[in-house]
Amino acid sequence: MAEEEQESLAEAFWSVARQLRHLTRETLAPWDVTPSQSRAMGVLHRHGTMRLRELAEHLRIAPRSATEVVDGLESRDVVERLPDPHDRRATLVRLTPHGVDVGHAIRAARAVEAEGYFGALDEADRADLTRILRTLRQ
Amino acid sequence: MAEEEQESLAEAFWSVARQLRHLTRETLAPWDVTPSQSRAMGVLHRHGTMRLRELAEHLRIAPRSATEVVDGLESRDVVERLPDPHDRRATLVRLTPHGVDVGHAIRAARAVEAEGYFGALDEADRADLTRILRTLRQ
DNA sequence: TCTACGTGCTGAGGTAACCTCACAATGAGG
DNA sequence: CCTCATTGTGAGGTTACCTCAGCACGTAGA
Repeated sequence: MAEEEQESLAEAFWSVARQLRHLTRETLAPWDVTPSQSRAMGVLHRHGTMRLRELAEHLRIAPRSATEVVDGLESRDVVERLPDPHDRRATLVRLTPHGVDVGHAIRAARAVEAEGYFGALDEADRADLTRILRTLRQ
Repeated sequence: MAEEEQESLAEAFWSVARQLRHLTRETLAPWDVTPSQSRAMGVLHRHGTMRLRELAEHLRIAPRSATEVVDGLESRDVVERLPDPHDRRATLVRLTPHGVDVGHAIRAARAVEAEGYFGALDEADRADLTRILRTLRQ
């Protein structure tokens, strides 16, 4: 593989990631939620109430960082902490009813956003991209 | 397009970008250069000496942010600022001889890194990914 | 030629999203 | 019961951005 090719592959990746980040930030602005908070909400939506540590694993970030994300969401009344009945060290994180609503609204908005952004691709390319990204992620 | 699909497309993107960032940081560690500094070096390598503002445009960041990147590179003797002979407001940024050497070494290391990371993909997938990312970037 | 306006860079100050390290509270195994 | 592992978080740091204000300088028009 040529050196130049690699450079631009990684480069292109950054470029797209940056655009996506800006776009997402804009889309989320009405709810005063940051992209990483939104990611956490998505995990909680898809997998349900879980320990802070589990959330960190899903997000692939350090547990300490998950604490911060949850702090932010809790201050917006989107999630709540509750003690784990089986382990007094642990804290469960759960979407509040309000958080569930906000989550729905956000997912709808992000679908529109994504439609606009990934709309530049045809079906086949989208499928390829999804598959390739999953391969890379492992 | 299904809502879920979008979610995972953007999600997968973040995930891969994060991995790539960690990998890059590690690869660059021996030279004490950050990923964004390395990006700037790449632009200077490919396009030659240019104004700070142009560099910012290539990197798609605010001019003020480019100042910071250049500060970092200058303190490592990798680039140097010189006055633009045609416009006394402007500053040109140029790779130093040492910077050129470091650039070569970094590109070699990143080629190995990329080989390892993108090696999970076959030729066709790599080509598709490159093309798709370029489409998205515009 | 003087004025008005635009451009190029940078100081000041801020934010998001991470990180490590240390520690207290708690659980689990021998 | 004693040791060791685990959970969450305070403290403090880093990277990579941003905006806003301001000075130095260029430019086009009266």
